[in-house]
Amino acid sequence: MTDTRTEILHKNYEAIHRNGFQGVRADKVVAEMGITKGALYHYFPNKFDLGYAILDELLAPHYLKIWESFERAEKNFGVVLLGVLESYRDFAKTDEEIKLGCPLTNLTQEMPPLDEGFRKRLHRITHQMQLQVETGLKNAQLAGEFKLDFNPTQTAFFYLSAIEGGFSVAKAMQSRAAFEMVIAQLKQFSEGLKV
Amino acid sequence: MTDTRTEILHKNYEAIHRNGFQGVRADKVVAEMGITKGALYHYFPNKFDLGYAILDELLAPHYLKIWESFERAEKNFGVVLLGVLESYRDFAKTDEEIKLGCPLTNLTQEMPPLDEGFRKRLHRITHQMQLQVETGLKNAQLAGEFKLDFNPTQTAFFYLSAIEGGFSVAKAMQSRAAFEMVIAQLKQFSEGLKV
DNA sequence: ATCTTGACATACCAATTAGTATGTATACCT
DNA sequence: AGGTATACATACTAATTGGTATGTCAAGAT
Repeated sequence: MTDTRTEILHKNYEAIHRNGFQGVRADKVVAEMGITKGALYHYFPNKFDLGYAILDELLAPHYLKIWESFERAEKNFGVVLLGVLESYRDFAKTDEEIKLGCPLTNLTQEMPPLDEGFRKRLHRITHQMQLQVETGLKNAQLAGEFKLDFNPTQTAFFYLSAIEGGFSVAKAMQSRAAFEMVIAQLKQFSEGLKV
Repeated sequence: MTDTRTEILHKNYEAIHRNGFQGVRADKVVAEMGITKGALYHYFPNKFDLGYAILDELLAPHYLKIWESFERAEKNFGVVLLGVLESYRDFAKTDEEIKLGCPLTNLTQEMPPLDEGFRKRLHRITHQMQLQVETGLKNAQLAGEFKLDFNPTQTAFFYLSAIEGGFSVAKAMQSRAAFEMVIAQLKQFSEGLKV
């Protein structure tokens, strides 16, 4: 049995993923957990700080781990890149997950105009991911494994956009097939980067 | 001076774009408009039906118009396609617009898990756009202007994903430059489709 | 001239919601 | 043993919010 604070984080993360941050009702989440608001407000001063903790302790580590292997690879960049894309496929393996979309994208649409704390954190996570991809692409170029005729910065943005957009379109279409088409297309695109 | 109903639609559209559907406060919107809730509930039975009207009467026509020219083109598909992408660039010309993101993407993240009416409408709009792109690509292939070695369905999903994702990443980064990189990359990608 | 209908305004309500004030039990320290 | 900090539970509140019931006024129909 995990500790209460961690459980509060996870359950509220799920509620946010399902209803959006504005749609989360603290009362309902604690009721479902079988605890009370006393516990919630014991660990978190308010709803926004709870949201920040979810970003800092759950989402940021999760997303930054995804591209880590590509960024730190020393050879076989092509293989590692395809592996990362494959892991995105696995990430949304159930229909349920496709219908809920990407947690990071969801929050990115909802929160930045409403709250500075969310805005800064979502900016940082996205920026760091972009740097990870960019670094990986540059290393692959330096290693002579990828062509030099593309701009790694631009291409990094393109990867992230296509993937996030893939989640979004798949969510709109309620179709995992749509997401997989985008991943397949990105794999093909990736082949074109190789020397 | 436009009629009240139309004005209610537009003002609430802006409020949704800024705060999300769940974040819209009917009281505030009508107060800013200088009208009262009497007018609002005279024209719309409830908040959700107001949202549906915004989708049906404002968003759907707007988005379906974008790819219309590509779908209906009879020659110079490459030029028309680049024109569409260019129009997306123009669509988000101010920093303000970039920071608010794409209205369709925003709603696609927020509403489908919460409401069936939104889900159906967002599905239909996205599906129709995808068909438009797909049809345009097929026609370009039939006309002998685009290569035959790509799958139009898959590529259509890829276009929509990259564009929607571009809005999303640009919103996260609060940077129009990010969006323009994605558009630039898509233009380059489009060149590769030509025979 | 009166009657109806459409287009709103005013006043009000019931439910919800984030947050607080207070109580209490247990573990730990001295 | 007695004090203290931690980890919650209980009960309550103030504000908000979507929605309603009712009133009013002007324009067109009869």
